[in-house]
Amino acid sequence: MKILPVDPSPTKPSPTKSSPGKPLRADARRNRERLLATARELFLGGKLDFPLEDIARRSGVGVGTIYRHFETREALIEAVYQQEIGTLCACADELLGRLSADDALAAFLGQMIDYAANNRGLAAALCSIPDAPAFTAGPRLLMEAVSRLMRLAVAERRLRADVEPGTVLTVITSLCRVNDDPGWKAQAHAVVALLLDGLRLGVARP
Amino acid sequence: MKILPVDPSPTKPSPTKSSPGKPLRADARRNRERLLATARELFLGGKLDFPLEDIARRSGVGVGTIYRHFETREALIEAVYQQEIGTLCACADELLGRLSADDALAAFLGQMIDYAANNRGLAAALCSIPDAPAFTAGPRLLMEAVSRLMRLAVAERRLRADVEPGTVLTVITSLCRVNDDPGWKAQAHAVVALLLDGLRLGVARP
Amino acid sequence: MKILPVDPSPTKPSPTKSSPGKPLRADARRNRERLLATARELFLGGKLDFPLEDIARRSGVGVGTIYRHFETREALIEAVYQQEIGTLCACADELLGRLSADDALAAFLGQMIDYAANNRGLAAALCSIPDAPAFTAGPRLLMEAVSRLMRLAVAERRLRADVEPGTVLTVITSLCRVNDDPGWKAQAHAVVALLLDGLRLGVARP
Amino acid sequence: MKILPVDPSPTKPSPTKSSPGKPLRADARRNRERLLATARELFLGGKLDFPLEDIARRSGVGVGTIYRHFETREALIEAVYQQEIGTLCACADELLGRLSADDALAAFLGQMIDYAANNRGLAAALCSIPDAPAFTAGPRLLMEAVSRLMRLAVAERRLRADVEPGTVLTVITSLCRVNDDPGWKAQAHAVVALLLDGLRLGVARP
DNA sequence: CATGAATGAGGATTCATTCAT
DNA sequence: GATGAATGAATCCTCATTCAT
Repeated sequence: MKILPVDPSPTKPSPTKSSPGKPLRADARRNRERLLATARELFLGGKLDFPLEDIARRSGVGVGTIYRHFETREALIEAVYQQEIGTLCACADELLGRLSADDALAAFLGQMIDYAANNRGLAAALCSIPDAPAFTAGPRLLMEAVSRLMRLAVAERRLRADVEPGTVLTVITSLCRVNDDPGWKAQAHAVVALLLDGLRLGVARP
Repeated sequence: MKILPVDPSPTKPSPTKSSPGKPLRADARRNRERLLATARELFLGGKLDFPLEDIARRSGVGVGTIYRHFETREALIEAVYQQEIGTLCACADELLGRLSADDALAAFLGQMIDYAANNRGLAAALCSIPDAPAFTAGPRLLMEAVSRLMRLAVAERRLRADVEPGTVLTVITSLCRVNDDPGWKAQAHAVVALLLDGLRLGVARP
Repeated sequence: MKILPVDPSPTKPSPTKSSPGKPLRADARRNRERLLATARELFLGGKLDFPLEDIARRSGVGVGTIYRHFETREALIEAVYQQEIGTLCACADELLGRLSADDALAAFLGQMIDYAANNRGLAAALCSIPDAPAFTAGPRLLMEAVSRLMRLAVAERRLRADVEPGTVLTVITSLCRVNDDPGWKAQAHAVVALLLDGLRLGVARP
Repeated sequence: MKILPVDPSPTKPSPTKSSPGKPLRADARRNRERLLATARELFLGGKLDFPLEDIARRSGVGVGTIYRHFETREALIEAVYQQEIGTLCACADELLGRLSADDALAAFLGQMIDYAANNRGLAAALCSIPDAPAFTAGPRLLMEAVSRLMRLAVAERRLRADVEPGTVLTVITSLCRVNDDPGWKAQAHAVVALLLDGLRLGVARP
């Protein structure tokens, strides 16, 4: 997931797949990036099951090239997934830098919603590859971000202490799978508001 | 969706597909029911894309029979879907008969969770067929049930009046798609509790 | 083949299939006739491969009924075929009654063309079931009609004696398979004229 | 169509399908040619509706390979068709080089018959795919050849001027569809003779 | 006799994946 | 490294035919 709509210009060498290898030849690197971009684009529509050959053609490479970069179809999907989650989480720190912890939390959750709203199909699509072990890294990242925000907000006495981050994250990620529907964005923000009402509830009480 | 795990004993002639036709021959009817049951069973695992041939074999019929009863694969899925939703919604009235409106709401939402917990894959699977026009009947039923419960609870001054039923339903149905995870059931109930905290919040205020 | 466009009112009990049986119950007979009519109608479009179920439904009967009347799909097609050929040949005599033999021949050939033009698809379709032994009765009938006409015309010194009826019939039946094309009818009549030019040629010579 | 029985030795890179692409890899090219050859062979029997799998197996390739080379079954058939027609027409010029125009015409028509006789099923089969727009190129070629021959023969005062090439071509191509029958070849040549009698008729007249 | 449900073989088609070039 | 041809399993779907009702 990524907060801002579509920003297909990654500055880093896409740390996803080729774990150990040398830093890829220039053209190889370019191909890899193109494939990711193409896949992302296609997934935006909400479907994941594109013939690899389509992805290859639209990237201007042969199918073989996909396999050189991604052991399997899943691996490609996962790479897109990681990239999106990464971008999304990256902004948690920035938010903490300029807001109180609870507002940062609210903002962060709001951004997740916005992301999902702006990348409808993609978010939904990515969510639909549930528990393949490979995909756990993504959720973990999210969990860490939300946990940190909540911990700080509790420390600042802005939040009930008796609610687990997992509960909150569950709501949000679940929401993001259902983002097919005109009124979704508003509805989802309403949910977040309601949720925060609940979260701040105990705090307000004497 | 159905509240209690698996109750494959339909009393009525399965009003799903053969809209106008005569009341199906005995064997035909049995086959149809078997197909639905088999499909339900398979879907429990969370996947919907079984070879129709599997469904047929496990039902002890030929593929052709599926096509006779369900014009398309979607139609079969939808039939299962309708059946489940129907059973689930049926209990809303019963709850209202013995609980205050807000507790009935809480119970109803809780039952949805329990259902999804007991039928893991099925709930998730069914939820993932989003907006095909044919599937709108199901969501509508749910929406009506939740709306009614909330309206009554508001009338009884047990609930904030400024929250739309759609918001609540969105949370619950979204939740039900993510029910893959050991701790899910507890987590989901926690979400419902948190949600109700938020919903009753305003009522306490003068 | 049938000379006049569409005349679905056969007076005789359709002598095609039920060789020995008693004269069919009234409803059974009606069903049989309906099936033939429906098939004929469908074949008009030029295709023969309709699901028997379609033919049944459009005739208002069940598939089983087709099988009661026609042992196999081929048998049904053949029945239509025979019926058409029969009707077409029936008029040879009538022509001889009022024309000289060579003009009767010309008229007969012309009528075959007209028939094929008026029943485009049907003629082409029927022709495309070539040599199944069952279908030989039809061609034989045609051959006899043409032979007789030519024999008489030769006897009347209106036709060369050195051309076999088979040669003429070959031209005409071949023509009838290609009747897909706007200008076909005119073209086919031109062929017949040219053919007759050739046939009468020798006669003119001293 | 091809004049001499079976001559599966194409000198040119089979210009049929891959319109613009690069000149096919060696193995790909070989497969393509094999598929055409196999199809041709099978079609000789007069049927066109072979399981693609058969064609593939007999060519020693997988089904997928057919789909790579021919988008659809029709495309494969058409490719065979074009190849045959091409070979047949190629000899019209040669005939004109050594015969008077009317004899060249007679020879050309005779060769069509011979071709059809030697490739029974194939000719008939190919003829039975009538008007699909893709197939118009073939007939056009034939028409041009016949037109040219007739035009020249008329110019040489060897042929009536009032007969359209289309009429002649109609006879011949129609004939070629019915070439199932022991005596066909003789019969067909008789037709051609009769036809030419008619065609030369007017010329003899003062 | 008629009906229409069930069967199941038959054939089409797609695509992930491998591998020769 | 890249390419794209080949493979073939996996599925879908259709329909002639049989047979219980």
